[in-house]
Order: sequence, then structure tokens, then C-alpha cells
Amino acid sequence: MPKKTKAPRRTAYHHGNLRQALIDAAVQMAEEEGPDSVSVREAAKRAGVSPGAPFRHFNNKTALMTAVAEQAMKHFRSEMTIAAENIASGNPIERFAALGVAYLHWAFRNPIHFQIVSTRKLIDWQGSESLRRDNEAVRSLLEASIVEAQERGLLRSNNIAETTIAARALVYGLARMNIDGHFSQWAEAGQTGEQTAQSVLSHFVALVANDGPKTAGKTDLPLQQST
Amino acid sequence: MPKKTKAPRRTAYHHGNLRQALIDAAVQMAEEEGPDSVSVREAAKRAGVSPGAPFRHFNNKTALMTAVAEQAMKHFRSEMTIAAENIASGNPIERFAALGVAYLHWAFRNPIHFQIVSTRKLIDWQGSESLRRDNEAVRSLLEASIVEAQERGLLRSNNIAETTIAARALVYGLARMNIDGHFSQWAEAGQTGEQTAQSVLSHFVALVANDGPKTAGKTDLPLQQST
DNA sequence: CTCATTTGTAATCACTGCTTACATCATTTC
DNA sequence: GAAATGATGTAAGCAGTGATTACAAATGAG
Repeated sequence: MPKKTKAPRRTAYHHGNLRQALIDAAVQMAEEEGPDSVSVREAAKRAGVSPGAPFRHFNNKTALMTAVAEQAMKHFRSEMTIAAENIASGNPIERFAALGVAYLHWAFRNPIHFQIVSTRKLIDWQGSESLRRDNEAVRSLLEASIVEAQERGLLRSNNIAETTIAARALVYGLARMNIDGHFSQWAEAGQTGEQTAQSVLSHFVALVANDGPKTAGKTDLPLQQST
Repeated sequence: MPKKTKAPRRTAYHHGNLRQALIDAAVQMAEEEGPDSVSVREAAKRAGVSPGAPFRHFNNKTALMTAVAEQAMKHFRSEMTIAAENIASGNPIERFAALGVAYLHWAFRNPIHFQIVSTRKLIDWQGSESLRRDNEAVRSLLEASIVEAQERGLLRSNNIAETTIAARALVYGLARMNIDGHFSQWAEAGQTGEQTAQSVLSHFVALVANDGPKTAGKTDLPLQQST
């Protein structure tokens, strides 16, 4: 007779780990058919449980998707933090650039997760302290690099706020254009969407940096775009 | 006895102008509850017609939303064209900036329409020649201004493709951040979302323009941002 | 006037989020 | 160790959704 383990055993009636199983099923469904196609009933079916069972763990569909978003945001914050720490003591412009690279890397490798987190329609953003905390952590990483760069006279502009928003809007725009399908034609040009986005980011960093004019954009690749 | 008019009369059985009435109802619903909450049944109800009637005019819900998007895109193209023509012979950098202003102006004044057109999830983008044609017209307006600016030596960078994508991603990002609710806190700083976005755009234009370093960002407003 | 076409209705299906009443299991308490 | 208690599941059912089908009414051309 095995002794009782801390990890709940699966019995005929009780699932034992339904909450996480539902989150996993939701992620799987989102990656198969898109975040909007996630259904609580289907998640329950995939977890081998009745249609009403999920509501013991999540008050509604939004709560389930919020849990998915919280997991995603933790990973995102983790990757951004690592990227910043790798250049913690170095050139703040390089740290600024590295944060952008990490942002795009995560967004392009996890488009579904990025969509869930950025499009706050399916989740309860205001109601999740976890989401807001992780988001604020990422925001302050970016801002710190820009402030430090400005203090060292490495920026062309002294307007930190506008520089910060411009940087954020740029990577946000690139990531969303990818999600919304505006990058599909670029793949034909021999580049992946992320490669294109990374080039544009590096172009932007060069524009922002105060290392004299005519330094940005050494090459002119035949890229196209849409909407 | 009134003679038969070309404009269809409303009889007890036939609606007479159901197609446009359904589009109008869909727009109204989208502005009330968001584009995802548009339902064909509710549109039919608002048009005073049975639930199956809309399918005589639109094969499915996507077709209805595509018709909404086509109307929106026509207006968007029209405003962008007017903005470009107002500065047709002037400084291409100014035309470039004016296009950005017009883009943001439309996107912030018509967030629902922008969402429907940019998020191509609800519409059949590939299937609509009208949408692709209007989009291409807007794209070429932007590209023309950048190419001309580069030819006159008004750009810091010679990489036209990356400059074009960066510009598009910036305004796209600003517009989407507004839609996704990332601008709500900025209103408290005494600025509307559009005012903030326009400032960031003008900041970006200054960075792109080849008029020497340290010209961008004369002021430093206490702005904040999120994700 | 006749009749084919267009455009509407009525009924129905499968699926969704969500609620309620009830059943079962796990754990705590005496 | 048995009983009470709370957590977690089931079963049934509601209203709303997109979509299809068979049928009915109005329109307009010959």
C-alpha cells in the first residue's frame, strides 16, 4: 500500500489537478485555433471532466484566460529580466537594444501568448495584481535603460517619456502586425518575420542613439509591408 | 396610386434595403459592445427581420464584417489621400509627418473601425480585392513620401525599407495600444491618447529627419505607459 | 396574366457560457 | 475510527450563437 503523497492522486471521481489541466488545455486550444476559439466546455472535455466542473476553479471564461495570461506574463518578465541582467553594467544603449531584442524574440516565438496578454479583451487585466506587477517590472527595465542612457548623454533627444513610448509602440506594433497577419508576405523575401522586425528595431536604436547622423541603416534589403 | 420609384419601397414582407441596414446595425453593435460582440441574429433583429434573412445577403458572419471593413477602409484611404494632397508639392518630410498625423487621427477617432480593419480575424482580407486595393493605395502614399525624402537627402538613414516599416509599426503600435486599453492612464496626465500619440510621432519624425542631432524632443512631459 | 427569381420566414441543429441541484470524495474533528 | 464538513465533481437545463433547410411571399420580365 503506497503512502499518501503530497501530489493529489487521481481517483475515479476527483481529477486531482484540474486547475492546471484546464489551463494547459486552454493553451493548447489557443495555439490550435486562436485565443478566441478557446471554450470552457472543450477544455473540460480535454481534461476528461464534465462541462460544469471548470467553474469550481474559474468563475468564468475570463478567469481561465487570465490564468493563462498570468503564466505567460511570468515567462515574459523572466526573459526580459535575464536580457537586462546580461548587460546590467554595460552600455545602457546596448541594454536598451537587448531589451528590444528579447521583447521581439518572445513575441514572435509566442504569438498566441503575446496576443492574450496584449489584447486585454479576453482577460481581467485590472483584476489581476500579478499581471500588473509583472508588466510594471518590464516597463521599469526599459525606462531605466533609457534614463541611464540620457544621463550619460547617449541619446539624441532629452525627452525620456516620448522616447520610451516610441520604443514601446515600435516593438508593440511589430509584434501585433505579426499577430494580425501583416507579415505573411515578408517571409517570401527570404527573411522570417522576426528577422525583419529585429532589423527595424536595430534601425530605430541607431536613430535614437547620439552617435552622429548617417549611421543608421547600412543595408537596404528589398522588404515589403502592408497595412 | 403612386408610381413605382427606383428606391425600393418597404412592404410588409420585403425589407427593401436589408443589406445596408445589416451593415449599419453591425457598425452600431460594434461601437456599443465591441466588434466581437456583433451577432448576425441581433443585426437581423435590429433590422426587423427574421434570423435567417441576413444569409441571403451575406454567406456568413465574416462576409458581413468584411463589408463593414470595406466601408471603413474607403474612408481611411480617403482621409489619407487628402492629407497627402494638401502637401503634394511641399517638403516630403512634412508630407510624411502629415500622413502620420492623419493615420493617428483616423485611428483614434474610429477605434472600432481601425480594430476591425487591422485585426483581420473577423474579416476575409485575402478574399476582398477592395480591402487590398485601398490598403495598397495607403501604403504607396507613405512609401512615396519616404522615397522622395531620401532622394532629396532629407533622411538620416538610406534604408528606405526599414524606415517605412518602422514608421508603419510605430503608428500601428500607438493605435493598437489605444484600442487594447494601454492608454487609459495617460488621459489622467492632462493629455488625450491622441495628443500623446501625436507627440510621439513628431518625436519620431524628428529622429528620422536629417536636420542634425539634438533637435528632437524640446519638452519632457510627465507621461507614463504600460505593456 | 404567368411564372421564374429574389427575398423573406419557420423550424431546427450543434455549440457556447453559465447556473442550479445533487452526488461523491477528502479531510478534519471529536 | 466514525461522523461532520467542505471541496470537487456530475447531470440537467437555460438562453444565445452561427448556420442550414424547406417553405412562403413579393417582384418583375415575358
